[in-house]
Amino acid sequence: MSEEKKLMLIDGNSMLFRAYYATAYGMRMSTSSGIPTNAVFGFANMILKAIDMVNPDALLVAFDAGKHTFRHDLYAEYKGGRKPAPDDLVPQFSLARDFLDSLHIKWVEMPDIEADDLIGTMSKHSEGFMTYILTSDHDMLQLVDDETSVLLMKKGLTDLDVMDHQAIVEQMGIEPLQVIDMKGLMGDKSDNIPGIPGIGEKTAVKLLQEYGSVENVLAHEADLKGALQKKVSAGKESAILSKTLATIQRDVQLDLHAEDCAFIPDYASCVKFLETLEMRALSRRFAERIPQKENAEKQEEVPFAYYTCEKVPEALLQKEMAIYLDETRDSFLTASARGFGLCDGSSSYYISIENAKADSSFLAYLASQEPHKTGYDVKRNLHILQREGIKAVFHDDAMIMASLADSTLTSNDKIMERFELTTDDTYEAIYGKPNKPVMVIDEEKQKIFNGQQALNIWKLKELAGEKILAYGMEDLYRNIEMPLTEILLNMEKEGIRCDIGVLDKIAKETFEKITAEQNVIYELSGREFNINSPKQLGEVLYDELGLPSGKNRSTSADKLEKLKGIDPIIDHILSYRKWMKLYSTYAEGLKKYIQKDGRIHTIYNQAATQTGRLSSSEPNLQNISVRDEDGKEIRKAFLPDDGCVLISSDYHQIELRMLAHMAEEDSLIEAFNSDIDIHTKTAMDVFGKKENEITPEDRRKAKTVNFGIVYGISDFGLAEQLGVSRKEAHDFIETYYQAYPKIRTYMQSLIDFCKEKGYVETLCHRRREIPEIKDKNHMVREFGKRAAMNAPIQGSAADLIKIAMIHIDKAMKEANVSSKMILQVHDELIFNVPENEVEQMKEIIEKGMANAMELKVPLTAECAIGKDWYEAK
DNA sequence: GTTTTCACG
DNA sequence: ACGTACGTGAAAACC
Repeated sequence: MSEEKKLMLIDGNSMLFRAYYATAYGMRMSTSSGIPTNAVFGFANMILKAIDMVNPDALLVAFDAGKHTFRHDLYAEYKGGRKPAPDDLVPQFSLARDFLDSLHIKWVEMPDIEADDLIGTMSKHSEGFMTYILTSDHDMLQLVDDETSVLLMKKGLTDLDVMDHQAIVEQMGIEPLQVIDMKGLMGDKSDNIPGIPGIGEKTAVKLLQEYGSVENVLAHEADLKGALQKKVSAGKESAILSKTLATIQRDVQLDLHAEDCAFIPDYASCVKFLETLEMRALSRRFAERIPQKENAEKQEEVPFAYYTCEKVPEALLQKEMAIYLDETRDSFLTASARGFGLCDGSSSYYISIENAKADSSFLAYLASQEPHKTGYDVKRNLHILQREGIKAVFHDDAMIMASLADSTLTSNDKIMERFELTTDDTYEAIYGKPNKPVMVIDEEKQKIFNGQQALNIWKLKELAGEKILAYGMEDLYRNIEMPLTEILLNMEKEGIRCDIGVLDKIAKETFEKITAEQNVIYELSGREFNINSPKQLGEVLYDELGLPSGKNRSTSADKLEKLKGIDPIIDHILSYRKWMKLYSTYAEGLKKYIQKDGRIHTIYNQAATQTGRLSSSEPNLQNISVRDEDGKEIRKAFLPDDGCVLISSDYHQIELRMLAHMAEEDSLIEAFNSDIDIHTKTAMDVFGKKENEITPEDRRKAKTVNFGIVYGISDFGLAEQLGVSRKEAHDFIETYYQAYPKIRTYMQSLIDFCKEKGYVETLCHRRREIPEIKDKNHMVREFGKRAAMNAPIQGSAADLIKIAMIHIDKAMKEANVSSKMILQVHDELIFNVPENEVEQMKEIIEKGMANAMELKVPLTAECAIGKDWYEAK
């Protein structure tokens, strides 16, 4: 049996009026806040009934735009003319549309065009579909043909007649198209169509059976008898006009086809919607239809199907899909695609990259905005697909959704575990290890694995998406993180020019320093050993040279600093370490990442941190030396393009400003507004001195205190950092809190909030779960408190610069500059700027950064310009 | 694979 | 009694 696809068209206004009058008299339905819902209730019932009857593949509801006027209702109590919709129906017009949206049913309205004309047009352009029109308007019967029937609502809510060609001929004695001639002759009171006065249904049918059409009746006026002839003669013009009025327009400019209206109901979201309207009973009826996936037994009843295909089925290309890119998992620079796993929620398909490239309709699907596609690590996918010459547009990134839903999910494994997603086989079981690929790929396993990955993405989108909505993070996700993905992609593609000659030179010089220090250390210690080994170094320092140590025998720089005066070897070890770091991580390390284009393309990971910051890797360009003068030389290797300069702009004390704003600490806000040096100000308040009495040492201490505050201060930590006693550190903190009392109460409120709710959030509602705050281990709990104090500050600053990046990107596009944003270092943005765009870009950057958020403190950002990154800092 | 160290904000 | 500042990534050593 050939399954013909079915399209259902619903006359929205007609159904709403019907629903309103069918329920208005019987019951008064409204929410507790007084929003009337009776029409929506009836409307939803009718649609449910019609869906069950027809089981459509595609569904569209048409509305009359704006004019909520009365037309074809049998319950109408008016006599001609149009009367406005009743007051308690009006608000339900938009509720009905919201209801359709929640169920994922497409609806349409056009200014000055009536619903019946939209339906007439759609039914004309629906080749390959059987069309069913749901309405209570008899006029619609004119649209009936061999592929089109009308489901005509009778009295009540769900009672309807199926009117096909045969039924019309039998019941009315005329052809469907003659319905308009009927109206021409007999008119329609409820529609204000006059017809010919005195001619009713009986006469009209008789005339049409004899003459066929209004025009032919008028042409044979002379053949008519007596009274009838007089009526017809008097009503000629009215008859012609009436026929015109009754004729449905079927050539509206409507760029919509049945294929665009695929009916894929989302009963779960509809249930949520109905519950907001307090329609409990109805919501239960919809809830029964939610596919049960939690229940494992039921899941087995409807087996999930996996297919391999050479061409993606057309039907699939009408739907939203989760897309898993099967790729080689190399470094993102070399990774290549093997194929795609595709999932529409009920089955999965695997298509090889070769077949995908030959499938033009699939390629078109990938490249189009709609239907929406969900990917996983979209930015990486886009890098790989671009190398394959494939364009793709993803609407959602399940990885980012998951990391927003739960900030502890900073790796693929954690995400899979948290949402209980699995695959039968591991990636390695199918493809082998990266350097040891399997010789023969088991195609059955490959199909299942990639299909399951696609299904996992589908599930992840559903599960994480619910959380994002529930947590109020939709704006953060849709308007910050998703736009940012594209900006980061372009920054990564652009990269930054890097001069290997400079790195070579530094490597050479640094190596000499290392050798020299090494020899001195061997000399001073009396033997040769691996200085890089903390274990061996510890033995030399603490056992052989007898230097005092803490109990863990740490050889870290801050511990060694304290031993500086005791033995000259310490200075040489610190120096050796510095040069070694410079040599291996930076000079030699960075060389490995310079591509054929002479540039370094770092990767920004958008889902790596607990606080919302980005991280940078392969290589990490967010930790290039700057504090140490010798280390800073590395920056001379980072260059602008020819004819360009680098512009670097960073926020000043962004986290302290954020803290002042969020804690609403007036004296701190005032300090920032008056542009005084904030560490000097803190020193004045904490040490009780005047500005001119503050020594550099005082300022340094105050600076450390300020950092401590932002990190979630503890007296022990501050003491450690300042090299003072715990008591002294405690006193500093106490004095600080007395000078800035709102900081104390704000920090306490964060801890209390976190203890109660288990999380804290940023200005943009980015959320960090902190389960540690309830841990029974004291140390872990204390960590939880510090994290609870730090995350909103660090995270809000991260939100801020992300917004700034989006604003600046937009402004650059509008200004059509050829400058590029190329790096982000938490509070700093770096641009490659042609010399003739410098002034223009300075303004765009400074404005974009300063105006990214409206805070109680000014956000100052200063541009520095240079012919390399050293100069621009 | 985990630990230690150190570069950055 | 506990024994730490917040957030990252890379390299080297170690097991």
